[in-house]
Amino acid sequence: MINKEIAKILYEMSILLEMKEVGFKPRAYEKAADSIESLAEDIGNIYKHGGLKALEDIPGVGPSIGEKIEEYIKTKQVKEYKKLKKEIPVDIEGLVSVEGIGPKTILRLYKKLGIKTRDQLEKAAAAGKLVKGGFGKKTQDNILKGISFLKKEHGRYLLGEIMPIAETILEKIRALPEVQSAEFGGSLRRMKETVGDLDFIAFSDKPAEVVEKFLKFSEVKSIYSKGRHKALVRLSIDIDADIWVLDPKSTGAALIGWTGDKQHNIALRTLAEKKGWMLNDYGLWRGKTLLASKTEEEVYKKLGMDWIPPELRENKGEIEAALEGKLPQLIGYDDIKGDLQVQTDWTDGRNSIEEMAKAAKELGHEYILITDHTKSLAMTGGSDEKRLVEQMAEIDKINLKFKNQNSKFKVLKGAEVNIMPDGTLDIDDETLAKLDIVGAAVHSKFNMSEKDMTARIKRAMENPNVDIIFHPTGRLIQKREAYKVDMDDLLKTAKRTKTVMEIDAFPDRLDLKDEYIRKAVEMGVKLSIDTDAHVLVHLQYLKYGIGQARRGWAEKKDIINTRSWQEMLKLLK
DNA sequence: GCCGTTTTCGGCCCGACTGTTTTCAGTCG
Repeated sequence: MINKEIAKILYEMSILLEMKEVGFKPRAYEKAADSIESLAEDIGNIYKHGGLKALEDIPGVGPSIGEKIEEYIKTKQVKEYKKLKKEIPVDIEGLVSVEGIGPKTILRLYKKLGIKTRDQLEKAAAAGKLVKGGFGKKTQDNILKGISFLKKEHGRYLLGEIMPIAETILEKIRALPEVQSAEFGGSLRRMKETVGDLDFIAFSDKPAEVVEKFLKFSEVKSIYSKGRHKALVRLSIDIDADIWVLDPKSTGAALIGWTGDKQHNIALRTLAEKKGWMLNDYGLWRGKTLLASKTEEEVYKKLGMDWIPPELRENKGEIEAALEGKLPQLIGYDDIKGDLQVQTDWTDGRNSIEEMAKAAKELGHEYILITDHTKSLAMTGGSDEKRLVEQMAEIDKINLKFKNQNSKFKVLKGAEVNIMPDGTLDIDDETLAKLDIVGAAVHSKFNMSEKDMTARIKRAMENPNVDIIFHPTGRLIQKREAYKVDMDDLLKTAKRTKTVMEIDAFPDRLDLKDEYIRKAVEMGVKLSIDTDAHVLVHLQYLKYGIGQARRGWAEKKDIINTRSWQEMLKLLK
């Protein structure tokens, strides 16, 4: 994947151009960088298959940036970037990551003090050289503070890791007597797989008091800035959080402004402007006349479109769809009826089958599928054929217990069968045929070529016993890259063989990821959403998988486990 | 440099907060 490398170059070019006060180009480069960074497909592949023309189909990429991408693919460099960099040879990424430092400050630091790197900046600031160089004392202190925070910085956090803390804080805000309502904003509300900071938005007639009380929360470690309506703080778990408090009358407009990503908001505001109106965080306006502001629905409707679910607000076609009334009916957070990937103490899970089943029932599920590992995954004590048969008998007993208690809860028999490097499975077909549902997954030899890995998984899909491919790309967010596969080819094969692709809801997997989910949905491939639970509490991860499914435009009908188990089984091979 | 529900040329989102060049530019989201 060279997407990141290219995005970085384009992003740095946008900053270099901004330093030179070039008009409008910086935004164009930034937009292209953003767009490329969020592509699921390798941009090298896009170029290989469709050439320059395909590159120009990427939003924000036109002839000029297209050529630069082509140049990078062919020569591993971009001449114009090199030229700009020669003029201002500074470590942009390192400097711009310091809170409060932008293009203009970088330029001043370089011209006045010759500072090129974050290290040099830290040394200069610590020695008081910034003040001597014409900067203010406070600026110098803030830079030092910013750098010391960066050293402890974790970067982005996993959605599932941060959500419980965010929910606690949101509840505390909602409980304040001055607060009428409060919501998440930003990537948190969009359920993005990782979040960089936490955004809270509250509505109150007494904003300054709410801000003051928020600043006193035990979770707040230090304060970067505070005003009458806004504050930016560092939490004790070393993540930044924003709060914004305003008049309840602006609820809809403010939530829209604080939920959509930058590109979604720009698109909406541009659309308003085309109608001769103006959209800001307080409302939709014609001159000084307020047209809409109270609810999100009202504002979107006035703009001529349907309400857009938060998860879609990233300007990836949702605005066009909303204008045409063609948004998908997204799967809801309560639509899943059973969990299809659950490990137990028969292998590497912590709890028994019965404990897992009871916990799932408590959560309102109608069924679970038990999917312990199989024998070639030795470190988990994976089951062989004999042990699988024993486990099936155990499940029969548990189901009988439920029946005797007048419960309709059902434990289904399954396994997470290992796909060997050649694409065969480590359990014989005769045993697999006895299971209700078979999940298959890759757990070894991740570094095969794209061609071999694709062939390996396709061969597993061709097996008439294999119903679901678990965590289809094997990635661990921020830990391990996905193994290389031709996703188009896999999805085509899944469609033809009626194999289901899993959306694994475990916080560091979320695999398939959102872009691939959208592709699968477009191709009519069926999906399942499972937690991959190894302990009782993991069963609650389902919502993160549903969030990704929604980000991938999936509807209830696309997800097999939104059905009763009887209906679901009919859909399978 | 990109883009099109007024446009293939002429536009390009909007506002809060901070520090300080002290009347506003820079940064952030």
